[in-house]
Amino acid sequence: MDSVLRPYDLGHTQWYVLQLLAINGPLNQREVTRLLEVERATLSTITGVLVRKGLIEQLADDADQRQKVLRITAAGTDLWSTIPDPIELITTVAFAGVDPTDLATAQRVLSEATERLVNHRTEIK
Amino acid sequence: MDSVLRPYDLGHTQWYVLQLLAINGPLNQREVTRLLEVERATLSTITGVLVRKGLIEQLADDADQRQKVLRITAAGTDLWSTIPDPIELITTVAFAGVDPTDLATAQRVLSEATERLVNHRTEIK
DNA sequence: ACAATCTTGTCAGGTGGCTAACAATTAATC
DNA sequence: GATTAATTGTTAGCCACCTGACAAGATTGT
Repeated sequence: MDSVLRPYDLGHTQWYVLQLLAINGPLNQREVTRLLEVERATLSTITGVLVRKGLIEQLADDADQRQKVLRITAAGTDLWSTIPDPIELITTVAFAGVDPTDLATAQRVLSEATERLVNHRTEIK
Repeated sequence: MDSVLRPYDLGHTQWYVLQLLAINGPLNQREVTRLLEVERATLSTITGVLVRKGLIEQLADDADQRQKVLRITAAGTDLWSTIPDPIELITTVAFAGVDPTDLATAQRVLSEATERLVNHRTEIK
């Protein structure tokens, strides 16, 4: 994934943020952390990088002075339109010719496993 | 995994290195990078941390002066014996009660997928 | 034997993840 | 209405991963 993105000088999480803003429109950082499941601090550094590169803007929210709204810039949409979808690419390579039933089984096993792990974590907290 | 290891002040890769040295005995760094599939540079910083903590030693190899042999110290084996196996813990939580056939299918699908991805990477190189 | 090449480990610099602590602002409570 | 709580984003400090460049030592070619 990173190797696909490297020519564009983007890390994979930077790509995810760009995707969100390109498709869903402006969002405040709190929303983005919820959707991408990363910590506020992590997103803070990533937005810093994207702002520095001029791909997104960070605007104050009038309703709540604590919050900042992220919006993709013209340069950002430009870049976005030229980048191939790395997820698409990976899944086609990885799962080409796999029996659909087996693939479904694998997905079920894994999603159940993650669910159990999440439950376990919240329990012991 | 990291949450299990945090009380012992160990990162997960530090744990893997310790495991290797505790079970397989002394190894040079090249071997460790091969077995753990990490870059030389990555291992270099990790061995630095473990040496600083006094858990492993870094000795010059007489046969080849470039190489350095890693060996677990007494303090290292001590710590090792007190740490619970985080992998064991995770797999039992994650896959408890899963149908063995389904689990086998999932494993097969995933190992084939990684194989395809590895092949793809070496092809385009 | 000597030069060119390969290998091993380290360092510098970058990405991305976390926790903990902080300032600013908003929401709750009394 | 004033004090206390909670929320939002930033910063600092850590771990782990990578690439690229380097020095030192080992191999290979001629």
